[in-house]
Amino acid sequence: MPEGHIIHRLAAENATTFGSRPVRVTSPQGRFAEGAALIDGRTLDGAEAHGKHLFLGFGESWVHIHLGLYGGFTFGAGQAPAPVGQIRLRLETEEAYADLRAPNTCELLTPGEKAAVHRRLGPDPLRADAVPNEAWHRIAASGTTVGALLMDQKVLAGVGNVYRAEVLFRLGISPHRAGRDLTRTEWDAIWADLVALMREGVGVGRIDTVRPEHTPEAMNRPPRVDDHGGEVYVYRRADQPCHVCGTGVRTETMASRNLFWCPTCQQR
DNA sequence: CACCCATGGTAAT
DNA sequence: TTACCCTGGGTGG
Repeated sequence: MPEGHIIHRLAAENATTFGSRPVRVTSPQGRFAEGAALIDGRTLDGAEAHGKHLFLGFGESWVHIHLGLYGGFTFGAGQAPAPVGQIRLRLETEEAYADLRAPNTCELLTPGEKAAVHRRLGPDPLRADAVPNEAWHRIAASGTTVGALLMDQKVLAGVGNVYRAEVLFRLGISPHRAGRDLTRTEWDAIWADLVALMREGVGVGRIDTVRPEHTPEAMNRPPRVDDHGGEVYVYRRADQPCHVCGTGVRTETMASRNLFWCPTCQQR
């Protein structure tokens, strides 16, 4: 259940585990059998992420993976055990293996088809080649709410429901503001904060957004109880008191997902 | 143990 | 707008 930071971690882990050596590629479940057979035994020579999309390069062939809501990778050391359950894709060497389960997408693409995927994605705060102005131009021209725009992968790639809620809270911006009403300064702050938050997310493997002065220790309050992420301000905290002002956190559906915000702290 | 819901996205209606 | 993909943790009976 990933946002972009997890996909970038997976790209790095696949490169480290399987890069520059021949890889046995199979589809124990069978739904990727045809694609797996075409690259089985070839060398993994590239792994990259763009937003929530993962690409594994075997020569001119790219495995394009999107985990969706349920998908996940499991890595293991040593010889791979007999497949259990539905494994769409298995990568293995003598030393390690990885199993992909329940992805939204697992397909083989040509370089041209891969380029088409990149073209329909907006700039990714985690990619060095990101051009944030491309997102700004869309946002500044849009009457859609900023809460919906941040979730639109054509506008910005890699941000999901947690980062959307948390970055808007951190900047005190109401999710109901229209994109065209954002100032350039506000947008620059959103982008900069996403870059910082998501880079940290890649490093620690979870989403922590609470500033040091608002940590449970600093605020003398209990930490969040569920493990859906790290320590956050508003995500999945409906009706609970805002960590900063105490107002009840509000929730509503926006862009088909549950949005969370503090009506007191986010009035701009 | 049944049921609900979820850090996502597409295709059908 | 709804169905679906098809996993897994949390919750309630």
